[in-house]
Amino acid sequence: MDGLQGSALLASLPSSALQVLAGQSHLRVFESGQILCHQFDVAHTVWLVMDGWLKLTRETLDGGEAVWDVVGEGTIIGLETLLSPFKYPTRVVGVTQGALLAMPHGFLRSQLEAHPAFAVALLGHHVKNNHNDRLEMEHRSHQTAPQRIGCFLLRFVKTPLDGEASLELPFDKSLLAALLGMQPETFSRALSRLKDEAGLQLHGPRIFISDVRALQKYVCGGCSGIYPCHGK
Amino acid sequence: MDGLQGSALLASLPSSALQVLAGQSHLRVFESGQILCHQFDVAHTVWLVMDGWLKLTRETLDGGEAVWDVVGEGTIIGLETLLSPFKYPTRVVGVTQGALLAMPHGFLRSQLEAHPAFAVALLGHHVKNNHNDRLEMEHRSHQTAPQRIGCFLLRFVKTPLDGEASLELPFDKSLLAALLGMQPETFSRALSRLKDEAGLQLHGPRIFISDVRALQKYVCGGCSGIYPCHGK
DNA sequence: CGAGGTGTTGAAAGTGCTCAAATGGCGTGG
DNA sequence: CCACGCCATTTGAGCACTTTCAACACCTCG
Repeated sequence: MDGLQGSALLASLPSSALQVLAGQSHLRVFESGQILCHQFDVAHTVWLVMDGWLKLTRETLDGGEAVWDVVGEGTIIGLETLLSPFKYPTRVVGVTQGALLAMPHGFLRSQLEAHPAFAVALLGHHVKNNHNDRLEMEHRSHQTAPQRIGCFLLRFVKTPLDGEASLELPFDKSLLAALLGMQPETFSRALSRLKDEAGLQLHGPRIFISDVRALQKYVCGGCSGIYPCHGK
Repeated sequence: MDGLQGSALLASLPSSALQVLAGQSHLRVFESGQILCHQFDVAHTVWLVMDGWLKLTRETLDGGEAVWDVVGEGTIIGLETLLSPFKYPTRVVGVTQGALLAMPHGFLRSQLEAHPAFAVALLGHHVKNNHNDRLEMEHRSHQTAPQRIGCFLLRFVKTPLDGEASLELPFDKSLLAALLGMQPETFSRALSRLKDEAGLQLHGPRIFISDVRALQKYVCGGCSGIYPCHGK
């Protein structure tokens, strides 16, 4: 029940429904590298990430792997499986160890019909996702690699307008590179260019931003979003 | 009323509601180049495109224009404005002349709460959009320019599995280039490379594909979608 | 200490972009 | 009917960025 309340989406359900949902859900622990489901698997649960990170990937015809997303605590995975064709669109793989709450499909689907507010909340969630995807697409064509990395970093800064900030990358740089649509080598070079040109300090996965505004200025020049442009 | 029935989304409304909706809607004609709304305008209607083409664009901070989408007959514009913050996320501009049906905001919003099936239909629509956006994003990093153009052409072929097909680009090549995230010059060169390598014949905006399967093979190698990968 | 995974660096090639100029279609006005 | 100008498109040349392939450094773990 504790975790359920934290989710803005589930908050649109009446608390009686939340109670039932909590009773029918169960915790599932996952390890780094563990495959939680395959692309096209029929879903029987929807997952709320409680801890750790997971990657959502697709296999390409030539055997490669395309990273569609990397998600962490608070994210709900598999909402689209509530609707036809009820299948996971991606493989889901742990990239750290962690835990998620498996919520039963059937109950959520019944709530979708029963409570318009729930459906509307989900709709709003997907509308926002759509918007962010479009923004991301714009970024891919208008931003350079260092800018894309900087944009990602800015989304991790908690107190956006402060002069300085520090953060720690929660997963591998090579995975991050794939998420941002670039090669690991490009990522490495772009990050060090960002260091030189926007005043960053790098210590492995730990990054210190000495001037958030300067970074923002470096990053957001050709972008149509309002900083911080990816609202959550 | 005629146009309303054609839309799968609106079909989820009971016919009584459709009747009311039809009564409250009105036709609006637009010209090429005409600006129908600005980014961040508060919306009072949602539009169903009856005829012609429109582009959805965002202004970038440096004064440039980012094309988010180009849409034609049957597309509904501004669904996201049914939810907070009730504003168009893009400017909407005619790229041909045409007409659209302006449907009142208030009524649609009331239906959203009244008919779960309507909300669920919208949800499904956005889920599909999300999926297509992800696919498009994957394309941007895994496909070359000629492949991206080929992929776009394949989506225009009506009878996908035939040996040959012909089609006509419904709007400017330079706009198409922007939609696909490339420069007009790159588009031009990429298209002529596609001509050479995948057996196309070009006559201005008219394109003849002599072997759809060959084109498909040329295009879809590194992609994770199932052809035709952008389901509508 | 050695092995494997992760990240960095170097050099060369590929791809798309920028700037600039040429081509071609089309409508207007002579 | 032809000349002109406008616009979209194409073509050319050089450049910037990203990728690729390869080698190396670093760290952790056995």
